[in-house]
Amino acid sequence: MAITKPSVPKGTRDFSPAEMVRRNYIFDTIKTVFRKYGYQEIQTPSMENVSTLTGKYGDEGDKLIFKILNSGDYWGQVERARHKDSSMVLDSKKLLPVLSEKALRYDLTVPFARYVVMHQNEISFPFKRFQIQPVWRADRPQKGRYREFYQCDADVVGSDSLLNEAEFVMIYQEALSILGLKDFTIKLNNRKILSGIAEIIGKPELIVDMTIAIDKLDKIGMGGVEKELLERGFTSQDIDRLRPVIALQGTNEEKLGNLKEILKDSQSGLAGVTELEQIFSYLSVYASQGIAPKVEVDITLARGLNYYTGAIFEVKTNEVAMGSIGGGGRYDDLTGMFGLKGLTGAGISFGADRIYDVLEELQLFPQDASITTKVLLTNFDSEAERYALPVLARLRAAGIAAELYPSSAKLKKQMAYADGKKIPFVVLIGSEEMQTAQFTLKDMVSGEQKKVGMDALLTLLSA
RNA sequence: GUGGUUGUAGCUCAGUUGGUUAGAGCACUAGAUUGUGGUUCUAGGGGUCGUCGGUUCGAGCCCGAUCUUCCACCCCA
Repeated sequence: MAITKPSVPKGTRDFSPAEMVRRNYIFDTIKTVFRKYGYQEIQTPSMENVSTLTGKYGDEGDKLIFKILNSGDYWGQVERARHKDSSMVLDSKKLLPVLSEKALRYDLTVPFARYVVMHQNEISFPFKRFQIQPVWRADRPQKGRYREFYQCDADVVGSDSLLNEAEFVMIYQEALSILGLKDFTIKLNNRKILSGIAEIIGKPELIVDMTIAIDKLDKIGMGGVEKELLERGFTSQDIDRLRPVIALQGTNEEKLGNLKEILKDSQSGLAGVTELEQIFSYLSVYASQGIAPKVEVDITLARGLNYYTGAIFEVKTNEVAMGSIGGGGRYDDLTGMFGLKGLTGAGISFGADRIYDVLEELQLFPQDASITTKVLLTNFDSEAERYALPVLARLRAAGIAAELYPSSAKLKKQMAYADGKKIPFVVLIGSEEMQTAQFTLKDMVSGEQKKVGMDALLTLLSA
């Protein structure tokens, strides 16, 4: 076999030990918070049937799904399909179901919906689940955007209470604070407010175009938004009515008050405002317990998939230029597409890879997170090796991460190994130590060493 | 998918208008030091210059394609 230059596919990465320590720190933190709020973990397969995924993310989304080529004689399958229907046109769209019946999951929400429908008889509702797994998108990579990345999702199905939304805010607040982020904003909007706005300007059918345009306010400014609105079928009269709504300023109370006025003729718009008020009302009770999440009503927030029907969340860090580090919302009928009607759901997602990049840039990873092995036992010769083995076992039994150097290499090499792996302690075991049953314990940071017995060794290393 | 950008040692990068045998720092290995790492000194290994093709007497350098990197757009975590 020819030697090939090693490489990984575009947009994918290896995670080396130091990175995994940090990644797990993020995952563990998020998991702990999820569990604390009553969410249970599940996993679903990396691949789903193509039919499960297609049509759930819009046309753009469908293009970004990684399809898996069928095994075996896939071309023969094409030939047979054409034999059956000689009028079959060989274009990509027709060929796809013949060539590929599996695809890599694109997000965690749709597989979760499939899971809920398949397991509905085992699940007691409301069902709160979290899921931390990679997802794949055939997007073009750029800053903070990968083709394989991890999502950390928490969703609840079967409960329409806005308490869930309030708890999502708290989960964001708590997890990101523990991770050391100081300045981030949890943005909140409601799909019903957006449709209310589209209603009052008389273009309810253009709600998607409207939201896509105003979502870009941050980036392209009011002028850019107006230009895009014109391109998307709005008149300048429409824009005149829209402008004050988009430009709403002030506190959340003021914004909601203004929206109530603006949306007074839209039933759904008012419902959206009421929902947000209810969420804030729940949050104010939490806040009285000392945790005050920074939440901001932002009606330009239109993020997200077509299936959001109520609240919409997005989290942005203000400390680093980075896209959103989390998002979510409520979807009233997610499982409907799999035949289970009337089940409402709501969920949020943390973008772990982006959070990693943010923590890295802000140097917020804990220093000791890189320590893996706590102590290395040196290996002088076969006699010392045998002597060290029970010591090793006792250290490990005491819960101390310990290793014995696996061969009697030069001490210099063993020390260099400990140094390279940032092992903070080395225990030297030579003839003298074996005779006196006193180990030489070296602190690799200070360089000091002292003689200690087994019990003292355990005590010192347990600290 | 559109536009731009990048690729030379394990890593970060030099490399003149195209001209002999492609360099540096760091890292790595060995020795100085037979019971001591992180500092120092000495020596050493390591490159099909992303890949394929073209122009040329001659290509790391010029041209084309392709892959990759990063950036913007679309969209999104």
